[in-house]
Amino acid sequence: MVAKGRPRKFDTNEALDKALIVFWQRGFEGTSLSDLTEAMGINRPSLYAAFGDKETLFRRALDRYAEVGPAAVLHGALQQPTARGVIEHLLRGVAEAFTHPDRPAGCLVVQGALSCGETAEAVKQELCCRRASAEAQLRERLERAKAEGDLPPDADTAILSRYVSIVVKGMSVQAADGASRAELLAVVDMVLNCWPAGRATSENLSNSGKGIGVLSRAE
Amino acid sequence: MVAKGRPRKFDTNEALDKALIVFWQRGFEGTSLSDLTEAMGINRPSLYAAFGDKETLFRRALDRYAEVGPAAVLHGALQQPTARGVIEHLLRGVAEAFTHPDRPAGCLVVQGALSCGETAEAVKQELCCRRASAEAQLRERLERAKAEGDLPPDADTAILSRYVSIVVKGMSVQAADGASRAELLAVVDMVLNCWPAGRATSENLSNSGKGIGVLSRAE
DNA sequence: AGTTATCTGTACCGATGAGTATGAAAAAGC
DNA sequence: GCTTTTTCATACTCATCGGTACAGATAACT
Repeated sequence: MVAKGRPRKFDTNEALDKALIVFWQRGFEGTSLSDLTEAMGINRPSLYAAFGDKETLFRRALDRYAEVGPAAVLHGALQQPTARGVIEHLLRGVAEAFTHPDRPAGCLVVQGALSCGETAEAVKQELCCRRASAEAQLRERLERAKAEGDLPPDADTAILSRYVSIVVKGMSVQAADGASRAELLAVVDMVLNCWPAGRATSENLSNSGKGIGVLSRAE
Repeated sequence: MVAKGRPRKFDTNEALDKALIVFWQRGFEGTSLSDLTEAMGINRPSLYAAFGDKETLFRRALDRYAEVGPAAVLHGALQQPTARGVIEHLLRGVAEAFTHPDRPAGCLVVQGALSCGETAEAVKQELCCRRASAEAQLRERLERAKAEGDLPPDADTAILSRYVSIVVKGMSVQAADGASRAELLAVVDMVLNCWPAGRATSENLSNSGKGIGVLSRAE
C-alpha cells in the first residue's frame, strides 16, 4: 500500500503532536494558524489538506490528548480494584501529568476553551462534554464500588465524583499558575487523607438524616 | 464640580458593569470591541475616551469585579473569627456567587484568560497574580489562626490554603460547566465535613513524622 | 454671542484572522 | 517518456481585529 502521488514531506503524527502542544499552551482561540504552521513545520495548504480546518485539527488533537495526555490517567484509574485506589491513582496521576516537565502545565480539556467568543462555542461545548463524561465515568465506577460493598450503601456517588472532578479541575488551574508537582502531590495527600473511605466511616459520605446545608459547626 | 464640555450621554459605571459582564462571559480574548460597544450601548471612540484601550478597560472591569463579584467574598471570609468560619464562609459564598442567576457562571479571574495567545499574555499574568494573591491572603489568615491556637501548631497552612484555592478554582470550572448552586453547595458541605479542624484532630493537617507521599493506604 | 472644551458618529486605518486558488514539483503506473 | 495523482509554495481572498482621524454637536465659561 504505497501512495500514488507526491509523498508527504512531513510525518502526520509528529505534526499532530506539535499542534497538540500549541493548542495546549495557548488554547483554541489563542492559537492562530500561523502559530500552528510554524510549530508543525508545514505551510497552510498542507495543513488543510492533511487535517481539515482549524476546528477539525483541534478535535484531532483532543483525541490524541485523550490517548497520551493527562486524560489517559482516568482510564487506568478506573481499573483499580478499590474506590480508594481509583481516586488515589487518578489524583496522583493527574497531579504528575499536569506538571510534566516536557509538556504544557495543566489540562487541555480545561484550558482549551473555558470561555470564548461565538466562533469557538462549538469547541467549548465539546470540551464541556468531555469533562462531564469523565465525571460520569468516575461516578459509574464509584456506583459499582457501592454495589460491591467497597463504599457504604448510603454513599452519594454524585457528590463524591463531583468533588473529585472539582479537585482535578482546580489542580489544572493551579498547575497552569505554576504550581510544582510536589505542591500538587502534597494537596493530593491531604485529600486522600481526608478521603472518607480511608476512615472506614460513612458519616461524611452522605448527608443522611441531616440534610444538605445543616451541618454542625465546629465553633 | 460640573464638567465643562459636552456632557457624556451614558453613565460610566453602568457601562463598566456591562463590559464586566461581557468579559466575564467570553473572556478577554473572546471579547471583541464590537461585543463591548454593543453591550455598553456606546460607540468606539466614546469607549476609548472613557476607558482607554481594551486591556485598560479589562483591568477596570477586574477592579470592579473585585468589589462586587465573587472575589468580594474573600474579603468577608477573612474576617470570620475562626479558621473554620473563614473556610466555610469562603466556600459557601463562592459556591453561591459562582451560580448567581443574573450573572455569568464561574469566576472572571479564572476564566478571563486561562490560556491565550501572545497579545493577551499580560492579562493572563495579571489574573495569575490575583489568584496567587487570594491564596496568599488566605494562607496568612490561617497562619494567624495557628498563632491564636485556632489551628494545631503543626498545621501546614501552605497546603491548606492551596487546597482551598484548588477547590475554589475547580468550582469555578464546574459552575461554568453548568453545575447548579445546590450541586456546588453539596460538595462544599462534604469538604467542610472533612475539614480537619472540624474534627478536633490534627492528623490530617500535616504530614509530621510521615513525610509527604508516605501515607498509609486504606486497602 | 462667542469661545473653549468635551463628547458623539461615521468612516476609516493597517494588521491579522481563517481559508483557498493556482501552478510548479515529485512520486507511481503505464 | 508520458500521464496521472497528490503535495508543496507563493500569493491571494474577504472578513474582522484593535485603534483612530475628523467633523459636527452640545455643554460651561466669559
